[in-house]
Amino acid sequence: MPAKTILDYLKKHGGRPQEQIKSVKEKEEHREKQASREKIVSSRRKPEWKIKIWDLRGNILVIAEKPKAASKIAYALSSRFMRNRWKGIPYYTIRSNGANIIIASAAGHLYGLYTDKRGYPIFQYEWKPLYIIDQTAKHTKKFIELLEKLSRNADYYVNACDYDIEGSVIGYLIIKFMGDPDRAYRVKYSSLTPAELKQAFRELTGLDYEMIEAGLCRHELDWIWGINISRALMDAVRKTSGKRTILSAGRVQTPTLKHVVDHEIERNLFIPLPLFIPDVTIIKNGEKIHLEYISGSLETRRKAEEIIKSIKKDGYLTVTEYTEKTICLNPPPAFNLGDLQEEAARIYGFSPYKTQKIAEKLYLDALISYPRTNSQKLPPTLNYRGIMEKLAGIDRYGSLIDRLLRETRGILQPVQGKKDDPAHPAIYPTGLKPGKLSSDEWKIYDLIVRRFLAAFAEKASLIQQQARFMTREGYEFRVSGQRIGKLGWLYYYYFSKPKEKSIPVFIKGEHVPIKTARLRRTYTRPPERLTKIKILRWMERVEIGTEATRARIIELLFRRGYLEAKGGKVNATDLGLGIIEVLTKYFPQITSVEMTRYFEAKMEAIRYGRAEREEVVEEARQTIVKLLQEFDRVKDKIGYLLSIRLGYISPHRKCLVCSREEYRLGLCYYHYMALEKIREAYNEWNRREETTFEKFISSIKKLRSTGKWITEIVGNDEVLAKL
DNA sequence: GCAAGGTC
Repeated sequence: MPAKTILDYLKKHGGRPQEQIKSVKEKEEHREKQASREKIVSSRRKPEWKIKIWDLRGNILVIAEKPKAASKIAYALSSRFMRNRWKGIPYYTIRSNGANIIIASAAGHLYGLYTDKRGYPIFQYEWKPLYIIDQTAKHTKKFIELLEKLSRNADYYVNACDYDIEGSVIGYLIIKFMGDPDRAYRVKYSSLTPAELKQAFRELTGLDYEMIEAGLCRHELDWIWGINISRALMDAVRKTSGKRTILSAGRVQTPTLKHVVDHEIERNLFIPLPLFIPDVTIIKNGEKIHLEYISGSLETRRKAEEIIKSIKKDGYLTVTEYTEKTICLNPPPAFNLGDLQEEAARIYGFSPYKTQKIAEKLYLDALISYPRTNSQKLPPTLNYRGIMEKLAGIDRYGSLIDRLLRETRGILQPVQGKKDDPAHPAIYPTGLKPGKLSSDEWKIYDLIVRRFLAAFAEKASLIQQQARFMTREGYEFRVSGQRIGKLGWLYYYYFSKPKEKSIPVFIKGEHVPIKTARLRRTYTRPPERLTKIKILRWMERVEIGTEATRARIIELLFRRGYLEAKGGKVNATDLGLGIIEVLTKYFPQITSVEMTRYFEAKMEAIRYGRAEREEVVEEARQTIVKLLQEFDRVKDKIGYLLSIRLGYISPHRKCLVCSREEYRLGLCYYHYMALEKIREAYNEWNRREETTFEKFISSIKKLRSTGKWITEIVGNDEVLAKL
């Protein structure tokens, strides 16, 4: 029989062709197979139905999401597995009476959405191997080839990818293109520990079509929104300027860009307002001590002057309270990726992307557990003592671990954080001795080890002192200090050690002489400048993107020229501002984090049978078509604006202050807004401290915290005359 | 070439 016919037959019926089944035993097995196939079909309606992998006969192909997972599954299922390699890619085989279990893996997504059509609107796409679509995904070719080879002889397939929506899609597409979904099962596990895996493989179900459909839908929605809007933007620029430039928009990147742009606008339009602080120093034990006014600062000069006068009249302050209290500092939980990225940025100034890259390398070297996790919890099944003993073999940690084992008396119970992750635990060191690491790699590894150790250590304590003072007229002041009581976990993770500063002991009722009492003028502060890690933390907070993609998407915004960095601080560029102007007007949906919420709601509806993928995609298609029609009507205008921001053309009428196009009064949109802001701010400034307009202008001109666009306006006499 | 999502 020619191979193709056999393949067709297998696809249709499963198992091997009838004539090849000879022995009675084999015939029985064949019947069993047929029976379990019936069960799969019925399992689509009855998801509670379960089968053990050990009840299957013939060749069973188990597909993991990544090589590491495949290895763990092999270990968990049998102590007598065989490790094989094909073109360098490992796979495992287990023989057990009548069954041949083959465990192989994908490497994340092996397929992606693709179209060969140009232009927009575009809604024709299909799944294609990633190595064909994407030059940087060449490594996926070998994985596909091996899975293809193994699929040919498979009687059954088990999708053993991570138990989440993407895992369901990854496994499904492999089985769909290489095997047969009707002879496929799903295994569901939430950690890769042997005990859990063993149990999970005794509870196979049919394919989880609801999850698969939800996942496919997410891919399609992201594709049609992202590709269509990106193409529309690029086309507008090309039509106006003749230049081909890569522009893009997407469900995650665009709200992230908007967040930075909003922040940029707020900072650039910031006008500092005066604040008045009664600045008081006292003398105690010959030491000069600076006191803080209880409510920080005052808005008006008059009130502040009144307080100063009252203090000076008294000449002393009365101590109303002196307290010393011990604050308990709990150890921090082991890292999830975001926490690691934050600490690496705080301590070493690493970008989130750099930290992630290093963590991924450490993971591939088997030095740490899976880093793309949101979990702050360590699994109770982990052999903590074993890991510690191995870590003790690394020079720099030997004495640290001796101390920890002594302090804990060998009782190793880590603190657990609140955040969890369905597929992976918090990041921990495996204990394997590092080979040659670069100094940056050591820094990340060291953070992970120390944070892991700290999770087992004792609480630390902080002794906080506070003294409160009052004038005769009832104005209150205070001063505080702190020192470390017990070092506890801070010994292991010393990066969190608080600054120590002591104050003398005061006695209630005591009169303390005033050394100086002056009025100090300060100004309100602009919002802090953004950094990459702050952007990433914001993405986490509003729940867009994933552990694997957030840092990457931030870097993408830089590559597109939407953002730029100076000394670690992030700014939106003119192009970034322009993209957000255009998208807010013509595709407002994609600029909001609500789009992710909407996708999630639709995906949930699909998972619970309340919606179908096709109708959800169709609805999005209609929305996008309509928006694109609107866009096309003003395409020239948009192309004009973006081409100016890209520096491809100069505007017909330029802003008096910058190179952007005029909006009103000879100013661009942003400088016009600055003009309006200056008008408003003068009224408030005058309320706080009576002043002339000229004085106000010369003050904000000198202040460094004054926003860029404001400074540009007040620095331009011609424009200033308009006020 | 364009998204977001996996992982090498």
